[in-house]
Amino acid sequence: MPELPEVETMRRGILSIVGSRIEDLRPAACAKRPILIAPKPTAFRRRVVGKTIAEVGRVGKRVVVRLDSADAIIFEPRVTGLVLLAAPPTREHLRLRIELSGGPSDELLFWDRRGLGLVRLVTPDEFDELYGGGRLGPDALALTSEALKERLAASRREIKVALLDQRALAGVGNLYASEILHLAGVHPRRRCDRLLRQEWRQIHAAMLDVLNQAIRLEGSTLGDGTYRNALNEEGGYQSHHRVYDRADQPCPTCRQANIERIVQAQRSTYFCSRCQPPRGRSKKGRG
DNA sequence: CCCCAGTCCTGCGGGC
DNA sequence: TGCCCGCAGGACTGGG
Repeated sequence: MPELPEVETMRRGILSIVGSRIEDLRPAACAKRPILIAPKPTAFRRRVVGKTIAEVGRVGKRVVVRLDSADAIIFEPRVTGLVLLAAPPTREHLRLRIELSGGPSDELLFWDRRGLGLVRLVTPDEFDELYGGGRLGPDALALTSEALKERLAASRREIKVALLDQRALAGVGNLYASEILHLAGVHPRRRCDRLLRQEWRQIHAAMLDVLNQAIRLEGSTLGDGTYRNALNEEGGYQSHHRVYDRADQPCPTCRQANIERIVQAQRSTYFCSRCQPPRGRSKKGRG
């Protein structure tokens, strides 16, 4: 479930390819659904071979590899995709191999067990079409508390659901949304338009805490073991999870109530009803 | 505008 | 033991 911390870890893990030259690009034939969205493989290959990698960035939950031609290769891992410099977890789910020269690594790989991920090549204009014009909100790490409140406070949506809206802010996914709200001490069903200024501050501070700490520990590798960094190593944040996938276990903060699981917008939410009271003032999240 | 259900995909685990 | 079903999740689409 690559979210902001996992995708940022992938980005940092492949920074050494900056300056390398693309020698070849080979899509694997294994995909039931093609991973290369656009353009078609032949044109894709023609436009990248011989180009030099100028920059490795991130937009929301996607890794952006910019070329000296001004085109960019966008890797969108979605649920199980990985961007790798080392041998992937399995051979059969390797989707794309990009051969490199002139740097420390000979190849950049895209691996995806479930195959919901995407790789596309875009011009600067196409990039803007995809992510500009309000289609993607500001990065969660680059958002002030005031801006977060401004973007969501008019909404009647529940705060947990709103945090997942990539048009409001980019990078938070299902796992970290539960973690953030638990640290903030805010109930996931609280309506955005009823949150107090102080609660927005708590949510914002918790968001930065959780995301930055998760980046430091290179993301969360869950029980299925799918998520890996660029060297195919596990992340370390999963042992710091406070509520996610911990239903019926004692809350690590109060140690009195058990973690509850509810469903919001067809996604699991985990929370502690003692540390995250459903109405009125919530406690300052600490722990 | 907002919300929800359905879709894509595969692997795993629960239940019978 | 073995099979089937349901679930997991990011982004998008279509309908209310």
